[in-house]
Amino acid sequence: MPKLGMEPIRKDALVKATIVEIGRTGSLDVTVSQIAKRAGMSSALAHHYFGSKEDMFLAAMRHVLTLYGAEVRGALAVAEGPEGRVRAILRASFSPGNFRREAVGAWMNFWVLAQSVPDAKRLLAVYQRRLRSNLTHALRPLAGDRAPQIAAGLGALIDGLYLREVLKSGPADGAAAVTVAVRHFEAELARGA
Amino acid sequence: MPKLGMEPIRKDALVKATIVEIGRTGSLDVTVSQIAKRAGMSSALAHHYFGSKEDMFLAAMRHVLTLYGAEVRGALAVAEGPEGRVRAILRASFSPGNFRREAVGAWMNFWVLAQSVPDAKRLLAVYQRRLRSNLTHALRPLAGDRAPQIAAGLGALIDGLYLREVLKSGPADGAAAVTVAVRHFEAELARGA
DNA sequence: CTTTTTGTTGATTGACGCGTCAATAAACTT
DNA sequence: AAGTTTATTGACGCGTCAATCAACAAAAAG
Repeated sequence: MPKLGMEPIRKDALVKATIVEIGRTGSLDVTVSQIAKRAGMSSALAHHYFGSKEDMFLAAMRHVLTLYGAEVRGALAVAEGPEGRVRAILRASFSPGNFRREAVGAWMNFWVLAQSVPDAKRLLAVYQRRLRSNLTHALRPLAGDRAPQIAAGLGALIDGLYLREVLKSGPADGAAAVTVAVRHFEAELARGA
Repeated sequence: MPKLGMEPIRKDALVKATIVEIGRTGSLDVTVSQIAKRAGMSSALAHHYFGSKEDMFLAAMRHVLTLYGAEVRGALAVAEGPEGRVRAILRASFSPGNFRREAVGAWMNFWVLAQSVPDAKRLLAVYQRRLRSNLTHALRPLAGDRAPQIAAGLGALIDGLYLREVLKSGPADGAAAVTVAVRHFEAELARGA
């Protein structure tokens, strides 16, 4: 009983299932069948909508990066003052929407994927550029010429905190991560003043 | 013409070949045959010395973590004063011995492995504890009660800088990474004083 | 009412990789 | 000299998985 207009629904379900499965197993060694099953369809249908497994991975990457970007943009929109903008970026980075076990696990695996798949590398590079740009702009009025270097440190720190989250057990603690990042930010600020 | 006492030589060659292959392909999807070939032997022999592929991975992990630990210990031995000790840890972390493309690529893949292999997770946890402990002790005379928190930040920053290295192209630039890390350290110090 | 488009799956294929085994041979032991 | 231990490999079984295909069903188009 084929209902029409299934394509977007199916694709969306597959993308989400891909993230869940990668996050759940903590590895890219997930079979198309596993993903398709979780998305409630046959593996053949998954291949019908996405040409290949790699395409599914890339679509899943775009999804998490899009979510992240949206969250940051939303937080920036309501932030007040330069310092508020930096804090907004940090809070958005560790918000429950992004900083969930499955998403973090998937994100790290995408980073690995970037080593062998140029398109994946490109996607991550875009994310990284945007983050650095956002941070640098927000920091400029506070730190002047040192903004780019502070932004580089903060960006690396954010990624490092993500990385370390996967070794922990229990639910993700975004608040603790924000605290560490804000500490660093304040320390750099205090020195500049 | 079997020469006796081959075991340690073969095992060592396999461990190194494992790291090279993982670093080269940027993924854990390396076949035992690839590793064995690079180590100059048949895949059957690799299975003879290591029971399984997973054992090879774990041995390779122990190797990089041992190298790292040795480098840090050596640097600490000749460091002078608390501040010198912190700087020594940072410099050792990004020394050419550890901070090479292949080693960094392998290291990140081991992090992924830790998600699904408890033994791998245990190894990384040990590394992390030791790093934190080293940093905290060195920081204690400089920052007092805030030492643990600063150590947490520095540790995450180090991992983040490793992570970001894999997206770059060209040879690894340890000096730049050290600069960023030392910046962070000095900023925290300056605030405390 | 036929044709085309869209949705869907079970079955199949072709490739690939881990781990095992039997066989060979040199070196030590007694 | 006979027996044991260590080193070494080619061949291969067994399982797994990505991707394809043939076939069927229902809606839309003509």
